Amino acid sequence: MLSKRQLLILQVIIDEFIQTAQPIGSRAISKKDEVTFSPATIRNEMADLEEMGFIEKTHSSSGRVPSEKGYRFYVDHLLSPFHLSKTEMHVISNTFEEEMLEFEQVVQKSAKILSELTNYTSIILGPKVYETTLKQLEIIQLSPHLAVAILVTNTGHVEHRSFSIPTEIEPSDLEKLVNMLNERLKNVPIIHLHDRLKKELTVLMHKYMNDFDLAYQYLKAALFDEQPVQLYVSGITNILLQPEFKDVSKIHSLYSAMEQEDAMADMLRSYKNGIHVSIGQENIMDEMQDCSLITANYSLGNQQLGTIALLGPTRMEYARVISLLHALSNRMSHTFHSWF
Amino acid sequence: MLSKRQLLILQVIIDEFIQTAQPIGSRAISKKDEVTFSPATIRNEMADLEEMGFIEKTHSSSGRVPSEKGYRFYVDHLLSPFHLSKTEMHVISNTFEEEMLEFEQVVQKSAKILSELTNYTSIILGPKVYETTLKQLEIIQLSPHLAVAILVTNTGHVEHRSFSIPTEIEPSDLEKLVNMLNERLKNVPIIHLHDRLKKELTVLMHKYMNDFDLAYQYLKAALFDEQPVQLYVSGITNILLQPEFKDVSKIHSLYSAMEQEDAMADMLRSYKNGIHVSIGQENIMDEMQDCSLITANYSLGNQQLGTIALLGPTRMEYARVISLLHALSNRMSHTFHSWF
DNA sequence: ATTTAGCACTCGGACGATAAGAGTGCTAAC
DNA sequence: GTTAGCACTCTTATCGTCCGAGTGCTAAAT
Repeated sequence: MLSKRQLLILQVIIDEFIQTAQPIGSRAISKKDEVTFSPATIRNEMADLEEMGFIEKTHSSSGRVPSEKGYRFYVDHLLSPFHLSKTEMHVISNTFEEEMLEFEQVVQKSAKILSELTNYTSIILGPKVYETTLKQLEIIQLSPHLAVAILVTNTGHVEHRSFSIPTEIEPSDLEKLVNMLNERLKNVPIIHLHDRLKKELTVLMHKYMNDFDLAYQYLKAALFDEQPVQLYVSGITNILLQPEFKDVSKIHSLYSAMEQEDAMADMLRSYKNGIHVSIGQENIMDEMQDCSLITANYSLGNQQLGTIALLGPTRMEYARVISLLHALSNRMSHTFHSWF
Repeated sequence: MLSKRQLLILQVIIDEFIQTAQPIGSRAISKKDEVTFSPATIRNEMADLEEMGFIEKTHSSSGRVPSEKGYRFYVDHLLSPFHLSKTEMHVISNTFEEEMLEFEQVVQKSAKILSELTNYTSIILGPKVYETTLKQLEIIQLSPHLAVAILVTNTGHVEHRSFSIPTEIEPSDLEKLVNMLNERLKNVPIIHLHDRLKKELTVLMHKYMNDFDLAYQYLKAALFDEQPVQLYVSGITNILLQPEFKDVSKIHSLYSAMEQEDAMADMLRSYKNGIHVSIGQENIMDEMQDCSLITANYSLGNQQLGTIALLGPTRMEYARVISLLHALSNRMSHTFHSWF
């Protein structure tokens, strides 16, 4: 167990290191107002803290630097509640007071705010559409053999996909098909759409259309194949400003990782229910071992829609970032809620 | 005027420097098979080439490095026609043999091919929709006060935008409006859509709708306000592999510039008709003064749709990149042509 | 029994000297 | 006109030295 004095010293070391990125020595600690004891005492305590693994030396006679275990302890036990500044609250409020009517717009702006306020990199996983319901289906023929299928959800989300019309299918059939599907599939949750589509088609199509299987295959492809993940990244260049990334090879490996959108999306999806902090090696992705990732979720009612995250060095302003993510995810959820 | 020998030496210097990124000395040049004269002779010629500004020293006793003027001359006069390797042609062919039905898909894959084959960063300006014509307009009501407007062009391009329905407008009016607009605006070029919309509305709306101005304002906003530019960037991390970018501050300024999507798009738009090479200071954007940008256009018939570009260090494989851009822009144009 | 002052010790970073190597320009010979 | 030879220049790497920041330990002070 850590003594009160050790807690204080650990806190000072981490707070200070987060600001300066420089190893902290006993003398510097003793100069802090809240610290009343001498450098020698502090050195003794630091030796203990090091033995327990909370802090490290960069070389045998250097000041101390927080270890990952130290950050973990700091995040779990030492975070003082952080109050956002007036400016920060204003930036958020002003942005959300503009009229926004689309998910994408809200998400994009949120990413921007986050990266601008923190100088870290923000990553937001766009809302998944699978909990929404079908509002309307359209198939618009562009040329004899080309058509575009459009799917609109109750949330105003629009997906579209071009597909080639098999020669066996008549344009008039196509129209009939769409009308029937709209009648029968309206308000069906998108997540059930695939099954329902198959079912409805089985029951109905034989009499109207020559080639059921083909129509099904094409519609299925048009509507359900590999919807691209939506990842909104803002402020990637902020990483370059951090002194821990003065090494180009580190930048390269991190940026390469971020180019893998699918892996990133999977990772973000895995963080559910509230705020998560992954420090250094705790991160799932190897390339992020020098970083911390803080995530929060935004939702519509009880349904979690997506994840917002901030990526920075392990030496991160945890308190402020957590408050910001909290405020912003609430604000996003609130906005979405107000639409329905 | 440059002598034959000077041309040869200049060519060897640039070719070699493009490979190695190291200053080239007289001895290295003399070892090349095509060079038959001694280092001393070469040194004399190099002194002349330097005086004329085609090459430079990095310090008083270093080998020579091409100047921007040197690269310019090289690109204008010394480029030997470059034949793409079998592998390169295969990569392109294989990609384009997959069924692709949407502009976006073609453009995205092209960007990927380019960056992968060259190890530079590819930037593609998505096709502008303004030369296409309206295929269909849809307005789908989501809730009493919210609707989404969808615009489909003859090329299968889909734009959509949510908007709030002014309380003065009845849902039935909305439907009438869409029907009428579809009747009257079908096949109108998108570029004229705005004017035509205004005209048609002026003539027709008064009798059907209470509030013409309001409807017009909303529709206009829904359909024409700030369509986001579409910029497809691939292989940004490739830049990090270039030895000229071992300095983080250079990376930062370049990446920051690339985050300005609007400025980038404007720049790319300004290159029309064939292949353009901007070397170092010739670049419009200050942040690209250490880079070269090579652009080509892709088209549909006679209509140029967009620009594909490669960004790399001034020490770029110009011949190969130009051939690749040529091949790829043709291939893209061809694919688009085959759709219509 | 803590806490602190004092002190020897360690290590990194900055500085300077030195040596090696690559490359040049110039001169004189071919 | 071309080339060999050579003195000179500049970069880079390596090594020794010095300084300062910071530590750990011991002994004195509280």
